[in-house]
Amino acid sequence: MSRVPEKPTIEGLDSRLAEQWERDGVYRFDRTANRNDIFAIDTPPPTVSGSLHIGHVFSYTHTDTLARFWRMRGKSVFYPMGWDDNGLPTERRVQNYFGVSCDPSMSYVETFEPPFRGNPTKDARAIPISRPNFIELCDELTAQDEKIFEDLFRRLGLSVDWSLLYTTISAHSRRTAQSAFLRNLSRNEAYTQEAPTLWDIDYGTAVAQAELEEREQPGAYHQLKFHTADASHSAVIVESTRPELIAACVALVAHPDDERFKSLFGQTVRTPIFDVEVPVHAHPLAQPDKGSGIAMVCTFGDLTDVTWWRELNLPTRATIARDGRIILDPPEVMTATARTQYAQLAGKTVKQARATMVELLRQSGELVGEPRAITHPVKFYERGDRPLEIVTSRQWYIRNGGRNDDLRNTLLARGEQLTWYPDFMQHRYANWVGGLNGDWLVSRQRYFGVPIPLWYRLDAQGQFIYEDPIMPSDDQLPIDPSTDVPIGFTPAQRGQPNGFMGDPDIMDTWATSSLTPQIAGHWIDDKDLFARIFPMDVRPQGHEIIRTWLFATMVRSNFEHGEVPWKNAALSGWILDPDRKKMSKSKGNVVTPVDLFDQYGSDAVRYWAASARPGVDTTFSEDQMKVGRKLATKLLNVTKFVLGSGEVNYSAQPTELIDHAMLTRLADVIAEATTAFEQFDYARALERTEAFFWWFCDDYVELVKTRAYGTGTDSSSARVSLHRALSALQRLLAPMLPFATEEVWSWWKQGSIHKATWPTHDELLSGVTTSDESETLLNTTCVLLAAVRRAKTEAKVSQRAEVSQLFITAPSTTIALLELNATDLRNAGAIQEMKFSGSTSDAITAQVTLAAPLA
RNA sequence: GGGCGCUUAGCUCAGUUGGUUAGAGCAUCUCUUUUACAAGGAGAGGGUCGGGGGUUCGAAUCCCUCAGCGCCCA
Repeated sequence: MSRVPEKPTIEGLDSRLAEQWERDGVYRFDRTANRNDIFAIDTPPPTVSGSLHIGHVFSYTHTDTLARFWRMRGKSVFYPMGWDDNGLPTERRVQNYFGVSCDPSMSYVETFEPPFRGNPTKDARAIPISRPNFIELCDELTAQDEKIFEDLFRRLGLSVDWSLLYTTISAHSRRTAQSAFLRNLSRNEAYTQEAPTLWDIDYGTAVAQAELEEREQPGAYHQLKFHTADASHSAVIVESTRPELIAACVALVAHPDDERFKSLFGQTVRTPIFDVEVPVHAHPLAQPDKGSGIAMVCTFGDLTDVTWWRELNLPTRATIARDGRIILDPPEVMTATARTQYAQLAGKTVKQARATMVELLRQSGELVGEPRAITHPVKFYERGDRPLEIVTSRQWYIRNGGRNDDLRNTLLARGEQLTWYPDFMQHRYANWVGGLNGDWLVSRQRYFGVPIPLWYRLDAQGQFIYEDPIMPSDDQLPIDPSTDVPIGFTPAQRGQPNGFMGDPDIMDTWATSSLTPQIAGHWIDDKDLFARIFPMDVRPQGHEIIRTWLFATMVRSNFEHGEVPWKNAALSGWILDPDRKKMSKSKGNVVTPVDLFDQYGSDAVRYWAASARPGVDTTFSEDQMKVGRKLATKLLNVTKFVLGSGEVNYSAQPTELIDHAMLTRLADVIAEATTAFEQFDYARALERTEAFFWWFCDDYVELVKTRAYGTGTDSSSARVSLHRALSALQRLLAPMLPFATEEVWSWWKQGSIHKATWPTHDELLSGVTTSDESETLLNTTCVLLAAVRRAKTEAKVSQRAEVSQLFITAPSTTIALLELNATDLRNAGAIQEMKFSGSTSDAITAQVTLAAPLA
């Protein structure tokens, strides 16, 4: 065969074939296909401002194997890629890369040049720039980052249709996200409220419950002396880790059953230092075994304070500002003396204020003993470096069942309508939804994102009127209310009494990425396309974002479409380093994917990824990549052998029992691999195919090698069988090894293997009789071949050494089969003479007599 | 504190409704190079399936319990 290279190699396949696929449009989605003939994937849009890591390669390979399987099964595969480029990670990267920071009060500079493009000097101070200038830099940098990501994924061989590419900051995404939000608002699924909000001081933004994480932090219990109103009680000792919040104290609470404090319920006490009168309440959330058993309620120290404040109808005495410093104005209840004390705290950071407070308490004798060091869980924004504070602010929320049981139950039921792979992942969802205690906060006080698409009227005093926001019409979208002007107003009225102001906030990134089916499927501007792909077939994603991405998408789909957004959810596991720790950038143990592609080839890296069971955390293993490289190389070599064995008459049928048995085994493998893929278990499909493939190469090919070079009917049978098997094996491996399989396919077939039909039982078994006899013959032959090989190895001679006699004892029926079909065994083992002995036992034994070596 | 997962050879992992002697790859050791492939091939050694208890004719597999590791949540 002239198309078979002299020395096959996998070197250089990656980039050549990636270009060829793009040129030929192999993975182009056929949008004329009917819904039943479409397989639609809701691809996770990676955060492009993050660095590339092996985790990307891992989970995207899993999805790609599924896409390739369904494409070969005749589906038109809707497989888009998206870049999640809006939001905080991009902002942070832009700040660090250009040495700038966003200041919305500044005005746009048309010819602005950032002080740096990469690697600002250490001592450089960030230059404040306007929001439009900042967004321009975001756009510039994301364009660069996206190019790098695209190159990586093309190199990996993802079969995405790149013409479907979307980004979450594009005009189309902004329009989709704003429209969906406005529809939520008009159906009362979104609302605004002034409420206590988790606040990250450093980022200057509110954060949602789903973005919290708790970290163990050192702290200290301070025993604070509260004074009882009448002298009959002694002082009440409250243990607190946050004495700097005494000024914000609005009550004390203890458990209703706690005998120690029952007499105090309904009474008041006076706070240390400030001498403010606060009530003592009973509430079941107070923990008798925590501290002294009675807690100080502050506005706001933590989320429990918020619950108490709400349920006990307590007043608000905020003392921490959004910049994390103590508010300058003391609470109104304070006397002049208290204000003098407060002035010593005003303007200080939380940490400074705590130190000052402890000093004041010591002086006044209201600190009992010394602070007692403890460690305790403290809430952080997952991207933040300092503990979250709770401040009162106006924010937008989308309902998610956290404050409504009917909606919660609806969303729990939606979770049951999804098929989860692996199934136990559903517990994560149910657990999260069941534990929600607030709605989804979607507004963020940031810049690079989808703006909340609303304006507010201003009253005669220039104050916001929040009750009746001005909504843009659908055809105005997308808008930026900080620059666009609502219909009926003039630009000059912005910020003026009786004029208008735009909502200054943007939406949370998840509020956009929760709409990936709608964005990718063009819900807003292509109803025909959307109807063909929605609900989508599968959402692949990591299990750590079930509570954010999966759940948020469910919420939006439930509201907008009244159904689940996909039929299946496939959750992938983590990559662990060889010490079984989660790989992450901060730990410095991340391996660059491109180096691995260079070293082992993309197929080999994919092989490692596809070997991992769905949902299972997997150790990073270069050894597995070596195995994958071996497999790809083997495929090239065995293809060269089969195609070089001689002319094939494709109308001929396999006639030999050994060939029938091999094809029957392979037909079973096809059935197993197909079922596995249908259940999203690419790893099982690979494992079955691979096991057969190595057996095929090591035993079957060796057995029929001599026969395949011959000219008789039996030789024709061997060649037809080899070709059939090879064709099926190449296609079975195509989803995992798209490069090597495409290469070997091109040596003897027309068109891309990735558009070829998935192998079937029937095509393999045409003219083949499946029988127990043929399987027994094949199995026995392999057992005997192994015995001969073992004998040669133990005698330390070459496998090509001659065997003068092979004496076989086996059941009589097996002997009868062997007597008629021993030619392959004789050739493969270099056996001069065979003797048979029938027995009544099932055991098969072989006595190998080696020929005397040539002198 | 609640939920979920994991524990099988030195290492990484399979083991599909319970069923011959528990498998694979890597690593180790031995043998093997004209004849598809030495980035190959043949073979060997290596495990009381985390501990204990139970169900069963039969348990890595089902049930209970304990321990360790990990993740999610409070």
